Amino acid sequence: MAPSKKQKNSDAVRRIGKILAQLKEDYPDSSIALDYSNPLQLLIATILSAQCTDVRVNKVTPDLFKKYKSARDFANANQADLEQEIRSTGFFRNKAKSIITCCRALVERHNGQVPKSMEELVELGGVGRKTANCVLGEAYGINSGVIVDTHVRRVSQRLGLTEGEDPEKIESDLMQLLPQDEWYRFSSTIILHGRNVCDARKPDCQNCSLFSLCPSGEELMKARA
DNA sequence: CTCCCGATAT
DNA sequence: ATATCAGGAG
Repeated sequence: MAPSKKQKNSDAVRRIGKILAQLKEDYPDSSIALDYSNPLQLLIATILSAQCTDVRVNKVTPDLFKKYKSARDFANANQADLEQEIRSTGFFRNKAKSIITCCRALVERHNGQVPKSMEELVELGGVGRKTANCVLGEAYGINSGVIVDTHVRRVSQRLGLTEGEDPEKIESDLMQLLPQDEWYRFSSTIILHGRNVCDARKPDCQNCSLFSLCPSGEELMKARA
């Protein structure tokens, strides 16, 4: 008989502590790989990182931050110029629009400063929960939620921590499993694990420290062989 | 649900 | 050739 939803949840509750402890041991320095030197730069870099590697983002941001130093600078940017400057990160039209829109809101409503709450951040436009959680956690040390990006989604599903498909559901499942003061730490470490070990195409289950805690381990290993 | 989109690894 | 990369808007 297949395990019920309640059984799966209690199983996740039983394993989450060990999973978090192991992730913290594996990735003691889980700070973000995006290069930035203030909250505004982190916000811009995070917007650029959508469906793009952080390595790629870090190749365009040095010149970008040299040219645009404040929210006002980005708010007044020529959109076509900005598009070309961020072109290599993909989705460049959407991203240029998002950057200009949200920086105009920063200037108009927040005196050019990056606000410190989820509500204010997502109301800027071009900024969703994922980006907001990232900025709040990394720049301000605020645990506003769990970051759900492509890595968190995939690894959490494989680990049996959520049955959800949409990011909101996955986030609320993870928020309930974890103590609030670990939300950001869990997010950043599991993202590193997703990049380094629990790869989308060929997860390295043989060398995974979470193998004994992962209900998908055996299956994934078979699929790979 | 679809669309946006270039760079990279396999 | 194809899947994937610290998503968000319409």
